[in-house]
Amino acid sequence: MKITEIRNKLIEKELKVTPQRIAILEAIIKLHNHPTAENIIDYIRNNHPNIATATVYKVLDALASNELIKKVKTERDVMRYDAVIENHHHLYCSESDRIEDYTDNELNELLEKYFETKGIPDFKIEDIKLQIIGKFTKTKK
Amino acid sequence: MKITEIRNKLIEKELKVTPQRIAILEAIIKLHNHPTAENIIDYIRNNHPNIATATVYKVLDALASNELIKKVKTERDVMRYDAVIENHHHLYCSESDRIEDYTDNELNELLEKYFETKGIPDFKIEDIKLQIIGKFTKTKK
DNA sequence: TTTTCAAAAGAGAATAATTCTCATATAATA
DNA sequence: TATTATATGAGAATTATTCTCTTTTGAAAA
Repeated sequence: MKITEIRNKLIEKELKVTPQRIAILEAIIKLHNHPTAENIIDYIRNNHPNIATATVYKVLDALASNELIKKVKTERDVMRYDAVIENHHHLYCSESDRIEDYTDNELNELLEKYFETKGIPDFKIEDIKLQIIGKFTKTKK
Repeated sequence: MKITEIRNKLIEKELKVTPQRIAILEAIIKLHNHPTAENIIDYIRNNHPNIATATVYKVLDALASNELIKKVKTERDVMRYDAVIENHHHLYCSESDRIEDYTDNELNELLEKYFETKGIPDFKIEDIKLQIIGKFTKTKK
């Protein structure tokens, strides 16, 4: 992902383009395994030693509320961030902190069809996310 | 749920029966909408003004690791607790903190069948939980 | 019933992730 | 380039949760 692309994403959302925002968004894209705020801070401090912690959190909030990234919550403790915005699910390792994205349009259609006919009483569905818990049988590439 | 039942649950898990544990488990069952630790503390302090905060957290951990309650993580911030242990999904309100349980065995079977034939490469599924995000069309009874 | 002792609880300090405050700096627009 | 709303920096503040250490207690055994 080129910096120009990141810049355009920000412009599309009418967010001011700042070096901090570019650095943070770039970091989340590069650090694919759903980094924590701390991972991001560590990463960007290499090239941008002066970005304040509070700025990182503020930028993460801004990016998330403009749907440029997603917040991902784990059973464990801290918030994690995901650059992938297209609809997808998550694979959680039951033994470690590893999280992977899982995209499956066939499944999405199946669920959509299922709830279309069945529905949930007194509830209007907007989005469905699966948390698939289990074990990875290969280590990360 | 009678106190004797709660007591038996603890005994089954070989946990010592203490007034604190009974009070906390009872509180989670009564406060059904997935209380936070704070909700629980507020609730039990009425009848048991001397239960320490640390004790509540310790008891919650003990109950959760013995599968008498579940920890529920929200997109927002704090940990919440659920007395329902049978397999179920969650309905999240996109506008408030409300969370409800959603049990649907037909859906569970559908998912099981789907993944049985399809599978996920390099991943052994242990459990699947749906986070269904949307809006409640009725206020809570 | 009393004794025993591992396990649990109490108290409050400690920790750590996140947020707040507010002065300063900077992007975007005219 | 001047203007202005918006973003950033710095560090203090907040808050949920955990830790430490002492005291208490549940329940098994005598």
